[in-house]
Amino acid sequence: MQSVKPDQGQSEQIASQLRNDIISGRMKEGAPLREIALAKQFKVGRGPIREALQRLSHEGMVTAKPNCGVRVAASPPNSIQELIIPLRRTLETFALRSFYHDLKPTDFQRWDDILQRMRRACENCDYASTVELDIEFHQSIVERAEQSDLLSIWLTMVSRLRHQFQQGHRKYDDAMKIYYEHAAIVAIFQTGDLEQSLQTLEWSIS
Amino acid sequence: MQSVKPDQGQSEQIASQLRNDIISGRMKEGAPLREIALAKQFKVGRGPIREALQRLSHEGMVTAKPNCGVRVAASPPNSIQELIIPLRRTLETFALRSFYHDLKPTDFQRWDDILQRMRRACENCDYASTVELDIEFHQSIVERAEQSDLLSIWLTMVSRLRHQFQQGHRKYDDAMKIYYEHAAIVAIFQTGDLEQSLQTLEWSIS
DNA sequence: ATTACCCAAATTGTCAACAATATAACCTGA
DNA sequence: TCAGGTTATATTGTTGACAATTTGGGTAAT
Repeated sequence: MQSVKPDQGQSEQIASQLRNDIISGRMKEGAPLREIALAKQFKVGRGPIREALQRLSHEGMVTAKPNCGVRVAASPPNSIQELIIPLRRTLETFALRSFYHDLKPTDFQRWDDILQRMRRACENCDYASTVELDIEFHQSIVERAEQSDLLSIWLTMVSRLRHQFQQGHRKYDDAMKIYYEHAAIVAIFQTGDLEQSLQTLEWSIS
Repeated sequence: MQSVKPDQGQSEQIASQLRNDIISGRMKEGAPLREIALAKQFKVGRGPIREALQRLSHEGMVTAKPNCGVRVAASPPNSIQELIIPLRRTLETFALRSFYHDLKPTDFQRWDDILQRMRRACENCDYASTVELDIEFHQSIVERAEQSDLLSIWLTMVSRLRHQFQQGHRKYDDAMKIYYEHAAIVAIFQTGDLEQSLQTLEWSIS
């Protein structure tokens, strides 16, 4: 039957879509997310909606007040960036160190794939895709460590940067700059020089 | 009616109890948490149970496999400590810096209260309470910054240390040591010397 | 004896109805 | 006109029943 979907992650799909709506700015700060409205919109019951909302709440995308519903969370102050940058540097270098001795061709295949898509996005000045690929690249490093705890902590930190993503970060002034930067990172990885790789990765996080 | 409870956080209470059961070691690694059994145990429907379980899953206390249920998560490798210690140092010093210029008598009242209880726990060699108060002290610093994002990130990191709490950490060899250490921290705070306070706090995180 | 297949029991995923609660409009009285 | 209380509505919190999926045992064929 066509209606039989895999459906393992129905709530995750819903959460993902709402995440995009919030990150893209389509939903403004303080906008309410009503369970019934979302249930009708996604053609599901309220159960999966509540799960997705709880997930987003834990990620800090929305704030939930008991018996009152959830709203798009106010953006954290820009000063949070000064905290998250060193945290990310510590975590991502820790992750890279943990599997650097076991780099395989498939790893570089994945990175090359990301780089290819990133190049196209940069060439087309597709800002949204560029941001997403920037995140995907760094996330791929954390995931490669194959320690779910690392990914959980990383996601908790990065999801607080949504405001920096929304309004074009100064980092993305020059369209191609971010592509070259990441291409350089992968090139350093290929040399097998651990210390140099750690430094380059660390420097790229800003 | 006595049955009318405030009930704001029914799922949170359930999650809290399950958390304790896991941290205390009453539930061993890999033990399944069945929704129906828990629902009967807590005398509630499966809805609140699912919410509590999802929360614990996000905290890393349990692992959830789709259509298969949740089990007590395997403890992360001890090496995770080498990551979390520098992360905590960065975050907690960031928090302290943010409100140091605005320290009030009520802040020291709260810390004195914690220290008093910690002293009793140490004197009685009450290991469990000592650990809890150690956490409460550091959490109070993060909370005092009044930025919910900081607390979320901090909780995500600290909840991964459950195994280090379970098996007595070497840090707690000498019963009174931890009390004196924290008393010293508060004493430094009272001098008003920011740099010295940051260093002392940072050094205490190990 | 072993492998493959199938079936049944247990468990999770989902939904619609009901109860409890907060928000907001309205009405009353000074 | 405005303060205080009250009701009405909308929304969340909870429950029990139903659908879909996984798991493990059992059976038959080789």
